[in-house]
Amino acid sequence: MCGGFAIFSSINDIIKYYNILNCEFNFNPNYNASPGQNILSIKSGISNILCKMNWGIESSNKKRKITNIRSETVAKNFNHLISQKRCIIPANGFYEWKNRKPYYIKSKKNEFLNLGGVFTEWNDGTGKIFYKTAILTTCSQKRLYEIHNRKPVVINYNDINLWLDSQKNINPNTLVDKFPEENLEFYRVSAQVNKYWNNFPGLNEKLTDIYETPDLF
DNA sequence: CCAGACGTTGTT
DNA sequence: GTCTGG
DNA sequence: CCAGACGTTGTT
DNA sequence: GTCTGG
Repeated sequence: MCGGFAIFSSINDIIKYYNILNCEFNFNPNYNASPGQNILSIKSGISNILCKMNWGIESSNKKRKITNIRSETVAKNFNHLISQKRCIIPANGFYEWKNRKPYYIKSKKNEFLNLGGVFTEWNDGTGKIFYKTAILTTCSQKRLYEIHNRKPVVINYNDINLWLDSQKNINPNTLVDKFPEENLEFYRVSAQVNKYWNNFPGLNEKLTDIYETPDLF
């Protein structure tokens, strides 16, 4: 699954990489992006548009918000979203937990990870639009499976525009799960990431033996 | 019949 | 789509 | 995802 | 246990 990630590249790097025309808001590096927070997301428009979206889609039965949706069932359960409301959540890496021990998973080449998501939008009447988003998940392969059986969908760089183009009637399953796990590396990080208010450079750094004990608190 | 909802994850 | 509730 | 809370009553 | 908040 995906219950946390990091996005700390400069806004200029993000704009350049994702071909964003302009961005009118400030963005602080986030080493501990968690459900409920506003996160960066890209949707299609005249050009690609960078938005703030709140992580978690309201569920109709008023229980927990939906932070992840299985890519295997999204077409059945959220067809209106997967067919028209696809987005990309830029990440430098994401976290997975095994027995409440966090791991950081990133590109070996430090490429952006283009997390595949869907979103909802709501106009409050004053013209301001609020977005909510959920990250799609898929099966982990052999290596990542050792940590967790689910992982976020990562869209290949070359598929980004196709993924975002709601005019294109694509089968999303042809685009998900194409990013090879061989391009990823992962390692244990400090359990400080377990508390969402911990948010600082280094949170995603490899845990060495010296720092193993601090996990106890 | 129609209207409205429609998840996920984990389990030392 | 497909299921549930009314 | 994890951490932390976790009820009840009445009220124009 | 099960829910909420971040």
